Amino acid sequence: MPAPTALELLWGTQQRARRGPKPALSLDRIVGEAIALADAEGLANLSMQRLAERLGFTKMSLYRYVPGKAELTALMLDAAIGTPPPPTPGWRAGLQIWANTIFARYSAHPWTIDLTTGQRPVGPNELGWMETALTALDGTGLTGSERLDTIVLLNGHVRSLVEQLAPPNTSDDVYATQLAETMSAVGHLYPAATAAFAEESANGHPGNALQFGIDRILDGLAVLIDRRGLASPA
Amino acid sequence: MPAPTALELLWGTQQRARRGPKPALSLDRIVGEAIALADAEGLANLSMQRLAERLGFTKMSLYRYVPGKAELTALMLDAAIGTPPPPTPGWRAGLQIWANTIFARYSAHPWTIDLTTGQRPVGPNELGWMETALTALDGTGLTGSERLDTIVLLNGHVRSLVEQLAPPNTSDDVYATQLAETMSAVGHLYPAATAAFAEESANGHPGNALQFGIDRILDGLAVLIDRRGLASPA
DNA sequence: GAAATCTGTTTCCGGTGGACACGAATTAGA
DNA sequence: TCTAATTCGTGTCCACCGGAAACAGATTTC
Repeated sequence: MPAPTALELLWGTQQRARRGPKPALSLDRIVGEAIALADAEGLANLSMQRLAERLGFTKMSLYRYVPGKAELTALMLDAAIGTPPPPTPGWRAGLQIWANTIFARYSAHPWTIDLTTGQRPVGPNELGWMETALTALDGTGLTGSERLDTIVLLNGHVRSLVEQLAPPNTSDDVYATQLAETMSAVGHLYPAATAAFAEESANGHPGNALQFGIDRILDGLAVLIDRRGLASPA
Repeated sequence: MPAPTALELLWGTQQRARRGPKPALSLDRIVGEAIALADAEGLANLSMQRLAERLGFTKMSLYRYVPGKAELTALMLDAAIGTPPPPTPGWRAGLQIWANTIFARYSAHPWTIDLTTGQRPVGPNELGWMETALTALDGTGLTGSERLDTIVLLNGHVRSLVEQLAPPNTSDDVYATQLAETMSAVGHLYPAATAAFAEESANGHPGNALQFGIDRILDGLAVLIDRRGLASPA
């Protein structure tokens, strides 16, 4: 039996073997527990050993279902992001919902950000999200490249925000305190930063960076679409 | 001797000890070689062991200079991104140069992306880049929060592109081939994606996603600034 | 039944970050 | 000048990591 590749596992083109004992585990159970473990303790604390203990099996038994940890995390990613929301009329409303929904998905499993870096095999759900966003851009007159670049832009903004947000379990303001001390010590060398931080903390600004970025991106996209003059502005 | 914190190391508030043998190594040499090693073989292949071998010392000797690997990578980050470019008149031109320059810095050391994740101590160079971008937004009428959100947006776009770009040393198109095979197999389920990919590969589009995103962001920002009516459009 | 095959386990390996104790080198204070 | 304090680099040790290989028991096909 050749080891299944990540693509085969992602797209589910495998059938049960014929001889030998029936498997006591399943790929779904393994991936599900792995997601739960990563949610609870972070991707850094997800090891084959700890995952196996959680499942009540030995570490090496997992390798009967998954050729390696890389393939496991690929499956975790596609399962965690889930299926995209249904399409919405209007490119602006569609992308707005798309960005907010995928932000919620990423935020529910922050470790997904670490797994969506670089070149990698693409799973059905990840492709589904791309399909949904591209569909939202139908009728805007943008080229295929521009649509792809738009998704990269929007997705990159959402991802970078999830990445910077601290999970509220740990002490989330130890670095805020550090930054405040640093600014009070050497802030005179950074007047613009000092002013911006002061102004931000004066108003009780609770962090609408996500919506701010989405609005700027969609405003800029509207400028381009209007310039093409092929679509009605949203 | 209490171990120096990452902040103390970053901001250089340490003095030579008085007794004992003179150090044969230096923090600068260690950080410099660590950067060279990460550039050559990636952050995943940077271990204290291999770094020490490169320096001709034992692994544990490094811990006399750095309390742990986390502090080392923090120093590597601030050293690798370097100092920001001088300010440029005009918010749009300033941000344009800022984004392109920091993209070049990130690209020269792609591992920096992995280190600029989550809450962490901030070094002088990182704060300098923020200061430069905030200064570029002087006179635009934006609030402090808006300026900070703008930088997050612009920086996030640049970072996400560096993150997705494959370093050209490895086989960069093995996953492109995989994607092509996947699309030919199940592409009928993703018509918009199929069309976009086909249109992109038809035109020899060599990837101007960076400039596309910057233009959209700055266009959207111009809309906001004009709405404020306090600054002359660039 | 016998042979083939799949299961989960055991054992083992090189590599990782780091704690700790040690002898050698250096310098401050008497 | 001599001694005590302190810092240096090293050697040893540990838990943990991802994974290879061989193995015994269960199951199915012939």
